Amino acid sequence: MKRPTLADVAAMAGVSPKTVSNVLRDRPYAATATRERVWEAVAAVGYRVNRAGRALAGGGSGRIAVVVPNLHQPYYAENAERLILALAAQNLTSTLRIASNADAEREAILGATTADADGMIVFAPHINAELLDGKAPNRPVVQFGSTPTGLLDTVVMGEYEGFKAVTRHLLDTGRRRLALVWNATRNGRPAGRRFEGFLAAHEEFGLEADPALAVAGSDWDRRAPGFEAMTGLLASGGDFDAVMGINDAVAVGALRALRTHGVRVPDDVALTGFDDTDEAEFTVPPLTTVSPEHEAMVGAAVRMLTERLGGSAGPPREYHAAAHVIPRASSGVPR
Amino acid sequence: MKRPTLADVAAMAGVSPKTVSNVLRDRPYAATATRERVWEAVAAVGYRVNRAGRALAGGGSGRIAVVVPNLHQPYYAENAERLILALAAQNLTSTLRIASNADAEREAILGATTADADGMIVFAPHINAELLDGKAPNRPVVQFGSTPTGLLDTVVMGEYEGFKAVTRHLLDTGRRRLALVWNATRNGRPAGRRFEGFLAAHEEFGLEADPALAVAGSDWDRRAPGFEAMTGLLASGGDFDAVMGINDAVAVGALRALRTHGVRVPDDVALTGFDDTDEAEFTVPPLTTVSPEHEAMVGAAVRMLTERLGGSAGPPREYHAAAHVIPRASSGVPR
DNA sequence: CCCTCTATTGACAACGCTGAACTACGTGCA
DNA sequence: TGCACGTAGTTCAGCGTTGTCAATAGAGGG
Repeated sequence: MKRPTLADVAAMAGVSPKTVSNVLRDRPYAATATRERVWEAVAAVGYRVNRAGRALAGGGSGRIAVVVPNLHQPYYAENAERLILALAAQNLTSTLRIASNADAEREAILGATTADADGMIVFAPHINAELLDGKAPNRPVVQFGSTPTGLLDTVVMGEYEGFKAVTRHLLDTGRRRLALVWNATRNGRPAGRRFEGFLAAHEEFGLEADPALAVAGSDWDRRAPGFEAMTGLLASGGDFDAVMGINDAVAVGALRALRTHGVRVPDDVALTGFDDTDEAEFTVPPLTTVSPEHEAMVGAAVRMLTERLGGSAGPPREYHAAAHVIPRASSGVPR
Repeated sequence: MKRPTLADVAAMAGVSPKTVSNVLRDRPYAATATRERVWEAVAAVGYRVNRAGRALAGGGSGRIAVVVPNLHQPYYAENAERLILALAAQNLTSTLRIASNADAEREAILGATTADADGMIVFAPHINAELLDGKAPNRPVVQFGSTPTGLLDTVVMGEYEGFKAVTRHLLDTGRRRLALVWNATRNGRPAGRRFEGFLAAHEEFGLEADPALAVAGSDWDRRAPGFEAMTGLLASGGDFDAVMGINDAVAVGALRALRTHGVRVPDDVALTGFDDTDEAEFTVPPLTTVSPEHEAMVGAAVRMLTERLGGSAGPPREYHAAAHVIPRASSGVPR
């Protein structure tokens, strides 16, 4: 009735427990015939490794912590799912941890609470070198989608290229006065790589962006801030023929504000998002967005992590993902 | 530089490791003065328990497996988040596991893969007594939102009451021919507790439901099936003045189909969902839905689980949650 | 003042696994 | 023939914690 142990398998196969361990871990030094006998014994007794024992003995827990700000935001939920499945395919179990502010992110990455994981993949929007006191944790950590700190392996999203491309898409289709529903601002102006892409596209067209058309929501993690910011812009009577959400969630909030005020999409204004979340396909009208090539990003994150777990050393690496526009009706040409 | 152990704390406090363990676990038999000294030592050396060691020695891993069919569906993502946060508040870590079909559910509940968790909370739509071979797993498992099997503690959603209430809501506001966008059918008719609630509401009004207005999507886990099923119903030329989605996701898909065909919501037809997911508030128009009282359900699940972990024995219990309608514009009275 | 009882604490042996170090047995080659 | 070496496998000692049970001390009873 008790769960079988390595010793049970060893007895059955007529070898030492250590040999069984070696076979299971795919260590060298084990004759083919022995391997087969061991695997048969494993199957016969229905052995499953006891992670606690292995972890205690130093063999690693086989557990990866996935840290996200939340799960109610489709962007995080969908990527958490992709990561969990990709990790499971590598026989790695996922511990999900929610860190919704800078302190929690710091604690998750450096603190001991998450110490029973072999490594982590973190969505940490607030992360930077100072937050980490300039020191890297003593186990593999991959940051996903955030700005590289120079301390950790990083999967970088194609924010600049992606936002530039979708801006160009709007300019290409004749839109000229593009409003932004943004999150952070610096010196009263939108900030970040996406905004740089926005400016670059304008430059290519020999146009100048109107800073008065940029409004910042209190947050970019939910739909409500997008709704509120858009409502504010409408109330201020700005003149625009397109609205660009910094991400899909904000765009969905903005869409509702536009409709509430009787503004037609795409006839009166075009609307775009960013992230290619599931919901973008089912808004009315369907939302034009930017795909950050999720699968490539997830694949890179897992690859980087497993390489580090395998002992690969060296300075932090960066994987730069591409991004491409997914045109849908929300940015269609007016009838 | 090494992580401090129980022995370090013990040395610092001048007691045996076992005493430290007793204090940490809040066992009786420990003098107040000793307790204080131990806690001071814990703080002084920055001790954090090593879960692997504790698990090996039989003290439990402090880890709960949360099993969901997926995370791209807001219903699961939002509830997973609530559960993870509620568990974290009890000092329990969450392992997230994705089981998207009956076999995977079975394996997750009975199999040894998830064996390194002290207990589990499972969203297992396909679960039933046969699937479990009539036997309960040897550790606490709470099923969440699915039909009770009689084998496990269960948090039961107010499906009957909730669907009856929202049906009544439509009948109250003058709608008479209610279409259903459903999932499962049995003998060519919609099946399940929600459908029973639907029939009961009709009965109260002395009306008869028209089975021709029920269409089944291939799935209820995504928006696309709702879109397809609705498109089919529209093509068949059915006569209806309201559409009820079996859940929000399906309703969102149906909404897009309705708009695509130029049907106005709520002027031509009313639309309702079920689950009270975040997105329902931000569709255009906002979606009338049913709140299953998530917080109460999550609270009950965690309470049941921790009680079992605390050693509480006895037959499987059931917690029946309430449900109430959240009226929004999608079911408003036509202008 | 001795004995018993209770409160408090400690000693010890696991729990299941792996790293390090070591043995045994050919093989190839000088 | 002797030796170094590579292959195959073993022995042993923990990893950090807890359950079991023994040990100690002080309090209360007779």
